[in-house]
Amino acid sequence: MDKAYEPAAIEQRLYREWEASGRFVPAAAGTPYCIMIPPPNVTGTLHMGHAFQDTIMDALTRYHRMRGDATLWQMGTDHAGIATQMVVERQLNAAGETRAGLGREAFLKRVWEWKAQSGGTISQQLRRLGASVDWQRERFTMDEGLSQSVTEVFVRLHEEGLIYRGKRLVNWDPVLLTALSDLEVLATEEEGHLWHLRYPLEDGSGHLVVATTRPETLLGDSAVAVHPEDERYRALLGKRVRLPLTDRLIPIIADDFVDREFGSGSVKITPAHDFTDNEVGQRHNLPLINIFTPDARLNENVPQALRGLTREQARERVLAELESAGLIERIDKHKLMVPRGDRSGAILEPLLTDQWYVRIAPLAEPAIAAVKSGQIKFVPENWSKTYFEWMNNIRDWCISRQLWWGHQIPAWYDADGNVYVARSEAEALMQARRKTGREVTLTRDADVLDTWFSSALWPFSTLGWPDQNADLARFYPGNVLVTGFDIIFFWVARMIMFGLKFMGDVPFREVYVHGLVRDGEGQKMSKSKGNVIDPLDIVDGITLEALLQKRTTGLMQPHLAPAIDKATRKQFPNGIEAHGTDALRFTFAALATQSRDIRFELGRVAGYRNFCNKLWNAARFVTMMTTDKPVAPPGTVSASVVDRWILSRLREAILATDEGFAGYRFDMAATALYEFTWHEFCDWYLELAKPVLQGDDVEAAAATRRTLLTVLETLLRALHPIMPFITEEIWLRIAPAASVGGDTIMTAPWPEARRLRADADAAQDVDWMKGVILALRQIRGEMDISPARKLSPLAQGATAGDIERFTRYEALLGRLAGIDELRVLAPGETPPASAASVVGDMTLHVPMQGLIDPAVELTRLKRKQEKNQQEITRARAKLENPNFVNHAPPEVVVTERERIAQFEKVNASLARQIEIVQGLVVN
RNA sequence: GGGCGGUUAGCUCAGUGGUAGAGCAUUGCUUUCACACGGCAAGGGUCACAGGUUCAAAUCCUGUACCGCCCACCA
Repeated sequence: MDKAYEPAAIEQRLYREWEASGRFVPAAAGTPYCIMIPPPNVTGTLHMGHAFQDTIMDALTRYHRMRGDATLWQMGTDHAGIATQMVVERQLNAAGETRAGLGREAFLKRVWEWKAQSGGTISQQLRRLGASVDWQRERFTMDEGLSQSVTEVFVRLHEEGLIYRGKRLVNWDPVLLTALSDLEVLATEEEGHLWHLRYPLEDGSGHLVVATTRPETLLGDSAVAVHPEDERYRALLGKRVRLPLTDRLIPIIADDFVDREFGSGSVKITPAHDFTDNEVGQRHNLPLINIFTPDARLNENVPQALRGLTREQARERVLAELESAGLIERIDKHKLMVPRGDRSGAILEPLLTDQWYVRIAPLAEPAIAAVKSGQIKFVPENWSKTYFEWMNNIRDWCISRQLWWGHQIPAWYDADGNVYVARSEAEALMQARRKTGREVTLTRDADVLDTWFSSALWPFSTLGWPDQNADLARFYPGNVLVTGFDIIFFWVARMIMFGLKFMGDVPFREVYVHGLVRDGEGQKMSKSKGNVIDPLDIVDGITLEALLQKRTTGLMQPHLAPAIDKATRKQFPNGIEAHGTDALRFTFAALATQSRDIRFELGRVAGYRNFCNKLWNAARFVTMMTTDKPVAPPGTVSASVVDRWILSRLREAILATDEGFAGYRFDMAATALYEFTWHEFCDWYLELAKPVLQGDDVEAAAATRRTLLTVLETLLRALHPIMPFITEEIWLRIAPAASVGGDTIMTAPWPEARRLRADADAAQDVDWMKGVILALRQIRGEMDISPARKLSPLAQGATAGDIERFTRYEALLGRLAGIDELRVLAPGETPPASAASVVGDMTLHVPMQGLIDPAVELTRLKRKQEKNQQEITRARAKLENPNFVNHAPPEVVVTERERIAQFEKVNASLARQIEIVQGLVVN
């Protein structure tokens, strides 16, 4: 074995072997365990969020696979309608072409080409992470089977009246020229103005002042509203105002939605361009005057001179005209929420259009019940509140998009505008024939469905639905959905609704909601912030030059490049070192707390890379110690206390790991394994094993070799779900020596804690040993005694038990504490001038003999005494409080009494020593 | 406006009634035959603040401050 762990040398080789030998395919037998991957964008690349999420899903999958479950981690990719279309369109534009110029068919061909070209990236990246997905079942939301599912769902929902077409106000993106759902609207707080405008009264008796943030929409006003009980305006009710810039007279109406305190207390009503106003308009039967074209320019419904102006130009012109007519009363600065498209960033315009909607309330009801009843459990549980909050106020879902890339809506129109929703054009024609009694020509609806529509079907469409097949029966419902809280509404809620509707059962039993990966400063990682880290660059390493190149090219805002360049140079002056996949994965596991924000710091990965190296070297040591040497046969019951202790500790580590996996506390599983590996197995067990391995007792050495192999082999299996590569590499080397069969650790059984024995007695002995060793090490460390220098300590006040243990563990203590010879003082015998430390009932003395500076020892003792005294004071106060003694559980009181007794013993010893050493210092 | 989080060592975070923890960073010693990506030792915290409940509060309750996220029709 190499001296240092070299991940690059093994990872890809092992993965290829796993994949080639079909290790990711679900076992024929076993309890089904299924996780559906949140499908990444087919043309996308792996980012930190994916890497984090996929690590967790893979760890769960590997854990269950080792436990004998028939695991299916279903892989697939998403067509990501708007995102993908935008990318291809940008490429076209860069090449001087346009989507419109190309036409629908040719454009779609380009998108498919782009998919073919870049579609493999994310899959290759997933492989680098060690993801044990079943590649043979990989699906794509727009492949034939899934498209069929989409059509089937659409048709069935339409038949039930749960999908309808309607002309309503929608969130319209004037740049992308498509409708969006409410969820795709980002409300951003922006600085704006509140203009107080004068609307002249029809009778010439003055004017009414309205306050607005969007003066340009005045052109579409069809009323002015005031609160019915507002005394200021009561006399005006029923009168009309003359709308400036137009010749229209519009009524002054009363509606109690108006806030009297805000602005002027009087609101202009624009039913065609504002959601609230639209509702008011419906209540009062106001006409809708649409003043915008799809790209948000003024249309033919405004005065000739203004037509064709953009919203911005329109605002300027309207304000200028009002100003010159003396109709602006006041302009206030005002913060307002501006709705922007989550993809384009464009300010959205509420626009009256024909769209398809899902009538969602009937679907939401059982979905709410499923979570309430515990059929689906959110982890952490608190997220169910967020879910309920949204589900209880859910609104119909606009599912049509005016895009080309996506599932085209299965609806056809005849010349008279009749609509036929069908599984195919042939079926639509039949419907048309039946309805009209003649042959008609049909035109298919040009729109496509919201990407999330197909995503909602993911848990069953991937398994072949609407075919009722064995896979569907076996793997639906899945066990857990692993996802970020940002898509609870977009995706989780919709899968639950559609799963219940079409499968009659929930799509998964648990939803594990993890936090979002951010950079070290807690900032969201984004290209424009220049703080993106490619997970594979952490795995493989990257030079500063290449990193700068990645971060500063292809920016939407190229002017940010210099700042990004500078920040990157500062943060990574030498680029990023290679850490290997396992270190990255372990980091993600350790970061998987219940927190919403996961701050990612490279230092953490470096720490876990060191951990890999530690494990590697421990294995190297075990190999060297066991190769070509006698090893006790497997199943030998080791007589060694130390052996029984480490096996007992291993048991506890595995229990903690099991608990971590069961409760989605991967941080705790990772910590338990780290702690055991480094601080129990390496720091103590290997050190305690050395004297035995090198000692004269051949049988004891053989038994210890067996334990070394057993613990390491078991530990590797316990670590495997989180760190698949290094564990496999080591396991393949040592499994035969450990008398374990199998060609891969992947399908080796998960270690069962119940097969390991808890041994409290062994733990007591080892704790005693540690106490003695630590006490002497402390003196050595603080007194700056060279590690090479052996000590000859004296034990004062040793009990019979202590003496017996000194004899039994002489060799171990000698090696680990650097003891030359230890002597037990007779009762009453006075030790020479020494540094001292209390262990249990006895005090260990290290004679000064010119080694120890009394002044330094005095300082050390006094510091100890002070700390000890604090504890005594606190414990005494407790015990002197009768309420504590009377009310606290008896065992707590007993513990407290024992503590204080121990402290006082230590204190007495310290006081004695201080007196002695004090004398030496004075002289 | 409504809802949900967070505030613990220099940094990043666990801990959720009974002796304040980890990793990284810091300091000293150490190149000893698994590992310097190492070993040994040390320093470092009135657990945001104020009340309350309790024998006992970082932990439970109430309030305050600051930070953050989500939802929402104050134009």
